[in-house]
Amino acid sequence: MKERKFEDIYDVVKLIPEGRVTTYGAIARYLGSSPRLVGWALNSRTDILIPAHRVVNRNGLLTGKMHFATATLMQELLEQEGIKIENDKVVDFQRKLWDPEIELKL
DNA sequence: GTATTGACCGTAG
DNA sequence: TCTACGGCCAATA
Repeated sequence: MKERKFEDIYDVVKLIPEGRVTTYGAIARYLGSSPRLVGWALNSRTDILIPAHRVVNRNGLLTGKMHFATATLMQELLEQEGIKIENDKVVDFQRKLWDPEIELKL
Protein backbone atom coordinates (compact mmCIF):
# COMPACT_ATOMS: atom_id res chain seq x y z
CA MET A 1 0.00 0.00 0.00
CA LYS A 2 1.71 3.15 -1.12
CA GLU A 3 -1.16 5.30 0.06
CA ARG A 4 -0.28 8.06 2.41
CA LYS A 5 -1.21 7.85 6.03
CA PHE A 6 -3.64 10.65 5.39
CA GLU A 7 -5.56 8.66 2.83
CA ASP A 8 -5.58 5.71 5.19
CA ILE A 9 -6.95 7.84 7.98
CA TYR A 10 -9.76 9.16 5.85
CA ASP A 11 -10.47 5.70 4.56
CA VAL A 12 -10.72 4.22 8.03
CA VAL A 13 -12.86 7.06 9.32
CA LYS A 14 -15.20 6.70 6.37
CA LEU A 15 -15.48 3.00 7.13
CA ILE A 16 -16.90 3.70 10.57
CA PRO A 17 -20.51 2.45 10.54
CA GLU A 18 -23.35 4.53 11.94
CA GLY A 19 -23.93 4.28 15.63
CA ARG A 20 -20.27 3.47 16.22
CA VAL A 21 -17.31 5.54 17.31
CA THR A 22 -13.57 5.12 17.26
CA THR A 23 -10.56 6.70 18.86
CA TYR A 24 -7.59 8.57 17.47
CA GLY A 25 -5.23 6.13 19.10
CA ALA A 26 -6.99 3.12 17.58
CA ILE A 27 -6.69 4.52 14.08
CA ALA A 28 -3.14 5.62 14.65
CA ARG A 29 -2.15 2.21 15.93
CA TYR A 30 -3.91 0.48 13.09
CA LEU A 31 -2.07 2.66 10.60
CA GLY A 32 1.13 2.31 12.58
CA SER A 33 1.29 6.04 13.09
CA SER A 34 0.87 8.43 15.98
CA PRO A 35 -2.49 9.70 17.25
CA ARG A 36 -1.46 13.27 16.50
CA LEU A 37 -1.51 12.56 12.82
CA VAL A 38 -5.17 11.56 13.03
CA GLY A 39 -6.27 14.66 14.87
CA TRP A 40 -4.09 16.88 12.81
CA ALA A 41 -5.34 15.28 9.60
CA LEU A 42 -8.95 15.97 10.43
CA ASN A 43 -8.29 19.54 11.49
CA SER A 44 -6.30 20.34 8.39
CA ARG A 45 -8.58 18.46 6.02
CA THR A 46 -11.99 19.44 7.29
CA ASP A 47 -12.87 20.16 3.68
CA ILE A 48 -13.06 16.44 3.06
CA LEU A 49 -16.40 14.82 3.81
CA ILE A 50 -15.68 12.44 6.64
CA PRO A 51 -17.67 11.44 9.74
CA ALA A 52 -15.19 13.10 12.04
CA HIS A 53 -17.90 13.27 14.68
CA ARG A 54 -17.50 9.53 15.09
CA VAL A 55 -13.90 9.99 16.14
CA VAL A 56 -13.38 10.73 19.79
CA ASN A 57 -10.50 10.52 22.19
CA ARG A 58 -9.54 7.60 24.40
CA ASN A 59 -11.95 8.74 27.14
CA GLY A 60 -14.85 8.93 24.71
CA LEU A 61 -14.86 12.65 25.18
CA LEU A 62 -15.79 14.87 22.24
CA THR A 63 -12.57 16.80 22.29
CA GLY A 64 -12.87 17.93 18.68
CA LYS A 65 -16.38 19.30 18.98
CA MET A 66 -14.94 22.79 19.03
CA HIS A 67 -13.56 22.28 15.55
CA PHE A 68 -16.96 21.64 14.05
CA ALA A 69 -19.26 24.32 12.71
CA THR A 70 -20.84 24.46 16.15
CA ALA A 71 -19.80 22.99 19.46
CA THR A 72 -23.07 21.06 19.62
CA LEU A 73 -23.01 19.82 16.04
CA MET A 74 -20.85 16.84 16.91
CA GLN A 75 -23.12 15.81 19.75
CA GLU A 76 -26.22 16.26 17.64
CA LEU A 77 -24.80 14.14 14.86
CA LEU A 78 -23.91 11.36 17.26
CA GLU A 79 -27.32 11.47 18.89
CA GLN A 80 -28.83 11.39 15.43
CA GLU A 81 -27.12 8.05 14.86
CA GLY A 82 -28.42 6.68 18.11
CA ILE A 83 -25.39 7.44 20.25
CA LYS A 84 -26.20 9.05 23.54
CA ILE A 85 -24.00 11.87 24.72
CA GLU A 86 -23.72 12.95 28.31
CA ASN A 87 -21.54 15.80 29.46
CA ASP A 88 -19.82 15.86 26.06
CA LYS A 89 -18.99 12.21 26.54
CA VAL A 90 -20.22 9.09 24.71
CA VAL A 91 -22.49 6.88 26.78
CA ASP A 92 -21.50 3.20 26.66
CA PHE A 93 -18.51 4.41 24.76
CA GLN A 94 -16.68 1.13 25.11
CA ARG A 95 -19.67 -0.72 23.74
CA LYS A 96 -20.07 1.62 20.78
CA LEU A 97 -16.36 1.64 20.17
CA TRP A 98 -15.40 0.48 16.70
CA ASP A 99 -11.75 -0.44 16.53
CA PRO A 100 -10.22 -1.00 13.08
CA GLU A 101 -7.76 -3.41 14.61
CA ILE A 102 -10.61 -5.50 15.92
CA GLU A 103 -13.19 -5.03 13.18
CA LEU A 104 -10.83 -5.05 10.23
CA LYS A 105 -8.50 -7.51 11.95
CA LEU A 106 -5.70 -6.34 9.69
C1' DG B 1 15.93 24.97 6.43
C1' DT B 2 14.62 25.44 11.41
C1' DA B 3 11.15 26.03 14.98
C1' DT B 4 6.49 25.47 16.72
C1' DT B 5 2.08 23.44 16.89
C1' DG B 6 -1.81 20.09 16.60
C1' DA B 7 -9.13 17.24 17.47
C1' DC B 8 -3.66 12.34 21.32
C1' DC B 9 -1.73 8.47 24.22
C1' DG B 10 1.29 6.31 27.53
C1' DT B 11 4.43 6.36 31.27
C1' DA B 12 6.81 8.52 35.18
C1' DG B 13 7.07 11.36 39.43
C1' DT C 1 -4.98 10.49 42.21
C1' DC C 2 -3.15 14.27 39.66
C1' DT C 3 0.33 16.69 36.91
C1' DA C 4 4.13 16.80 33.68
C1' DC C 5 6.75 15.25 29.75
C1' DG C 6 8.03 12.66 25.55
C1' DG C 7 6.91 10.58 21.06
C1' DC C 8 5.09 10.51 16.62
C1' DC C 9 4.18 12.79 11.39
C1' DA C 10 2.99 16.57 8.71
C1' DA C 11 1.94 21.41 7.90
C1' DT C 12 2.60 26.34 8.71
C1' DA C 13 5.34 30.64 9.83
